[in-house]
Amino acid sequence: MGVSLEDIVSLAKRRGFIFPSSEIYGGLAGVYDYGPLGIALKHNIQNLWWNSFVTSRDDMYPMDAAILMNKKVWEASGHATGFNDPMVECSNCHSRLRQDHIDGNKCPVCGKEDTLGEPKQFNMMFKTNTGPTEDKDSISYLRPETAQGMFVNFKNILDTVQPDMPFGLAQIGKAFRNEISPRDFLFRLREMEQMEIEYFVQSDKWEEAFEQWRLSMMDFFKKVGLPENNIHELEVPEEDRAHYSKRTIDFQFDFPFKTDELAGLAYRGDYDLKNHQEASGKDLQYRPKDGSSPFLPHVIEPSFGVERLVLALLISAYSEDEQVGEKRVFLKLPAEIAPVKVAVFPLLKNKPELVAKAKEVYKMLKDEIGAVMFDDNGNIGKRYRRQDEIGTPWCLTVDFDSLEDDTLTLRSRDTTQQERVKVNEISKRLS
RNA sequence: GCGGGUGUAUUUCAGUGGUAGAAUGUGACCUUCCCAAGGUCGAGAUGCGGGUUCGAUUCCCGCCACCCGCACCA
Repeated sequence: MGVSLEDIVSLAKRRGFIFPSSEIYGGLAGVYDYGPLGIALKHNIQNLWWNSFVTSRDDMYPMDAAILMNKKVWEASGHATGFNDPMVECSNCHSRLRQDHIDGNKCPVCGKEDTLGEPKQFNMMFKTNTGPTEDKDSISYLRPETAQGMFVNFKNILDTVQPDMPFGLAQIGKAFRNEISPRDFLFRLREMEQMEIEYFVQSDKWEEAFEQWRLSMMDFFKKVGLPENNIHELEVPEEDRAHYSKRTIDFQFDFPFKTDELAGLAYRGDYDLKNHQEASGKDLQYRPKDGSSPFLPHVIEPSFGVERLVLALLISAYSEDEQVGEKRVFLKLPAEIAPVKVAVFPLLKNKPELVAKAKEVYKMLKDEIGAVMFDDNGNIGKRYRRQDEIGTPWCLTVDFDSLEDDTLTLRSRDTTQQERVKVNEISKRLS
């Protein structure tokens, strides 16, 4: 029996991973806040991504574009129109349909005539106003994707870092979509974070680059701790692809509620650069250093949703152990992304010498590792269970022998097995 | 956004037209020589706003949030 979404939501709340936004006022649909453990988990995922795709490569350039941009960006990209579909609703069958999909006054779902209401504007982009006046000219949008921030900086990057082809831009940042109906916890959100790459290639090299990125993405899923057999590559058929894309792969994950997109890999051609070149009147061509003809690069776009990764990880890590006694719930997170790497306890709370020694070890590890927790609450079993539930891979217990021979008990989250380790060998043992 | 359901403590749940209880978690103290032991004391809730009523957590209305379907997902 797999884990239910409710188990995850409840654990996330109870242990301080994820809270509904502004919960004391009743929350806000499609928006969630990260608590101490949640933000640690999220940062660890982001750092792993950043290290995998940016710092460990020499063809990647990081950047961070602002959320607010000139609205012409969205006119050129097609979002201003594509995100603005007039919709009508049938008063008979309650279907809601795009007006441009309807022919005449007949409802295409139930077939009744004259049941369609007045068209209503649906805009997926959040609007705001820049400057003190609120009029048409002051409208700005919260970006619905981070990608455009990279395309509109393409010229700046060419001019300042003179990259060799092929090269990529990478960015982690918030994006906002005014979803009609946010659903399924962190799956469909109105405010979310994306990790995106725009990888620029010569037009005849796109297939090769696409394949390399496909493999790199699979590698990343593995590294971050998602089981391979819960991830499925879906070749998006032509009729479902954006018209400019010759190929798109959705990486789908088996969520408890449905199997759906976790990340995407799209070939965008030169659609974006071409649009921005035309709309801005600026020359966005790449000029090869060997003096050959300038050209507009084509783009491969690997795109990850941070919250979907967080959710997929919590689901994958959630484990139950039915051994002796009560069932044990633990999060089998890879040590690299677990919010707490190691917890330190005195075996007994009322023995000052044990507590002092445990605090000493805690301080030492805190300096070295950082993600360390000290706990002397209740009894040793409770502390193990508590750490299990937040995914801490290791616990260290100071007992009376520790005072004599400077060894500690190292206990594993996954096996509950224990071994003795010397204090000065702990950090070696944990890495 | 539509239809249906739900909303009581951190969580999981009881319950009542006369201002609420459990389990669990949690804080303090005691106890405890390795897997949620035990004891004492403590903090902690009726989503928000109206209405009906002498009195509403309970009934009605609106809003908000969540769940299930539908639609949407560039």
